[in-house]
Amino acid sequence: MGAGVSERSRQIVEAALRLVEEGGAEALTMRALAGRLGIRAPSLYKHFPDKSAVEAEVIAIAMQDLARALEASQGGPGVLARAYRAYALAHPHLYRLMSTGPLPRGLLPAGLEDRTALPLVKAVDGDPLLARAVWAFAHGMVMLELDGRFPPGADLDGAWRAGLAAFAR
Amino acid sequence: MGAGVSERSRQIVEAALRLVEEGGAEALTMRALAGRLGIRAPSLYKHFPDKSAVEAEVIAIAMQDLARALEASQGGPGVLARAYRAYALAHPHLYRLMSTGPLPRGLLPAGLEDRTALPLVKAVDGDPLLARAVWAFAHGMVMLELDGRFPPGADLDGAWRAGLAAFAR
DNA sequence: AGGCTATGGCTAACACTGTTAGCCGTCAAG
DNA sequence: CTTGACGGCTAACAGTGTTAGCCATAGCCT
Repeated sequence: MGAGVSERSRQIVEAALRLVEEGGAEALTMRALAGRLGIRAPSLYKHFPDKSAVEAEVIAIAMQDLARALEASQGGPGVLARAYRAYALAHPHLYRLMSTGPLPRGLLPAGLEDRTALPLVKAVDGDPLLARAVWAFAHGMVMLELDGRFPPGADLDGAWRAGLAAFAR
Repeated sequence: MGAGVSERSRQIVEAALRLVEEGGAEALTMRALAGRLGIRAPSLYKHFPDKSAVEAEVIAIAMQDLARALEASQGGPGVLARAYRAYALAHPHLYRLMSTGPLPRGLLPAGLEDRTALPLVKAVDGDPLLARAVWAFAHGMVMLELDGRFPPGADLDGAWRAGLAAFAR
């Protein structure tokens, strides 16, 4: 029943992840998803209660990947920021999906959110206010870049440097 | 024809703006919009080529409002940031609509984007790199707050202060 | 072996979305 | 007076998430 851990469930989530990665959240369609597995859309509901449950699984995987990338980049906020931006640019659609709109906290593995945040908190010596400020800066830079909001040809590396310099005191 | 400036067009855009303000972007439906004006959805296409054209008009109005709010708050980056956050919290759906996804630049009044950005550039003494960094910080803070991404009970005022202190050098 | 149930497919259908085609009344202008 | 633009309308299409209900298979229990 439900969102079990059956083999089929994993296949569905993996296909969903690939759909999002290739065509963004709007490409994740129940019919397209079913098509990838050679079945029809209604059959998906034998494995997941609704589309948001599948999305939540994709988000969970993306957050784990990001957490791993950040954990592998221990060091100053500078290295961390570079890893953060690199992940977002390498997986723009996944980053957008996982960091836009309200988090389906109830459908996510416990502790995953904290785990993703931990490297940054450590990098600013445990100051939660500063950690949130740096996080907001990085998230804002990434979203504005992904959305093409900066003027064409803007020096984004420079903006990152300016911001990180400010936070480095 | 097209997206003229007829009285009817203005009524449509105003109704669309109210729909977004009350129920978010997903509440802006061609049928719901038409319903507000006592007509049927297809009739809207006599005034606008498609839905995105209506959205663009709404975005233009929102950006003008935001620009006005920022221009009225000349002073240090602190006052400006307060005004920025205040606008976003007062009109969360409009802020989201206007600052998420790619900008329909071709459908927006010329110079509007620059006008909105100008107060911030002035506040940081014309340093474009720093201006973009501060903008990213403010945008990130606002989006994370609107999306409920911060831990419940987090000291957001404190995070704003920490960030602004860092940028104040 | 015989029967039960769970599993996981299927088709048909519903309500909703944006959008198009084509019809028609009103009204101003040549 | 006729013509044409304007601005409504209904019907319809393709695509969305989702539900109801049917059916074949496979495993288990008596």
